[in-house]
Amino acid sequence: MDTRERLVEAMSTSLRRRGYGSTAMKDVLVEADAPAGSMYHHFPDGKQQLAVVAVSEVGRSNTEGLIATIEGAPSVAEAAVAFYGALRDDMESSEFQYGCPIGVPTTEVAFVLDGVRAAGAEVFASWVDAISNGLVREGWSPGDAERAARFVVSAYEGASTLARATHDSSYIRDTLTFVHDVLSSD
Amino acid sequence: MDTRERLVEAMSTSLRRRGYGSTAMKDVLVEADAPAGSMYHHFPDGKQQLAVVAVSEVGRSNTEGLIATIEGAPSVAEAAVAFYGALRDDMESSEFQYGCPIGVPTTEVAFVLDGVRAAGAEVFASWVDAISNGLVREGWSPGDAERAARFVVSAYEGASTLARATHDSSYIRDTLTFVHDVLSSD
DNA sequence: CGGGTGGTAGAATGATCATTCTAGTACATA
DNA sequence: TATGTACTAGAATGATCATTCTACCACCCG
Repeated sequence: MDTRERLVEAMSTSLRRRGYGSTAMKDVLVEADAPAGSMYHHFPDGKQQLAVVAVSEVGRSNTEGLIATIEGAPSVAEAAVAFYGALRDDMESSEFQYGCPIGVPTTEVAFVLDGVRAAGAEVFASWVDAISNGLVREGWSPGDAERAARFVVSAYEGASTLARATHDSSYIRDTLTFVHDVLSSD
Repeated sequence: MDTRERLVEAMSTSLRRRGYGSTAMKDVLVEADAPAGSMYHHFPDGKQQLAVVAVSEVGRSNTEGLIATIEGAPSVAEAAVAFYGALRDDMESSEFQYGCPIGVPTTEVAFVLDGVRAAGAEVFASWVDAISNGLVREGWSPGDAERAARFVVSAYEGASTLARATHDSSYIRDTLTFVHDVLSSD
């Protein structure tokens, strides 16, 4: 893994844990085992740019994973069981340390760093598309599919937020129940 | 409004917009029109303590509002229409500047400032209780009511997150549709 | 060989920020 | 009036932080 990749990964995991404001570049550099000079060589606009890239790149890879999950599952409803389940496992095994690598930084700085907000918005839109496309393939109308997909992504982010805040993964389990019902209903 | 109140309010609105890390005490003090000395008189532990108090107090007042909405509505489903609608109005009229005064800071510093996380968790639990109690009054079993309430609060926070990130309030509208269906189903 | 490019290194810098300190004011109660 | 308490005032402080700067290395192309 080269320096650039290590920087992006270190920034992303720090964003999931500490958010943007509490992420110290010093720590990111130590974690990535890179000197400041390298960082500003790859990302001339510094911390902000690295954060935007971290949200975009990790987001893109999550989107690809989501698409694969949907295509590999018998139905979108079953895919939802899989990705909500993965969220729950992540939360529990990390003792609620890690939030969503997109949702945490995006929520925090939405008003302050528009680049980060826009990067997050694009990732969320890709997730909605992936789910919506899956539903259309199951025979849903495009409009219904998109509305349901927006709901599924909203509920996912909220369940992640609540579980991490309360240290209680039943928010994820209970939310999944209703999401699954909606996705099985048509 | 006395100095203490002004400090709490200024901190809360800054948390909704900029999160904890990007909130500068200097700005809070200017906004509250209070000198630093007053702030450390009322809140000896400084910024952290003020943030915890802001989350708790604003949360308590929101919980009271939620209870009143539920008691004043013909059903919990109709109450949901009201408080999701209020969220949407808030988002649109502020041009997506303001996030949830509980959700934004709690998500951001959940891992870093446990006091803020715990304060947020308590508020979320009160919201779940309020909704759950409403459903029990409509004849739901306590278990079903609590599970549904956890879902409703998760979906609410997620819809708020997505709408603010994307500058698109249809996440709130579409999420409400499904929440309303669930609450009307029994 | 020579020189240019892409990247590494980490100490120095300067700005920003929460907090502290010293000095007060207002207003009680005795 | 005296004395203590609650609070206001804001300049000074010291730590922290992102960023910059100068030097250096490795490698390729002429």
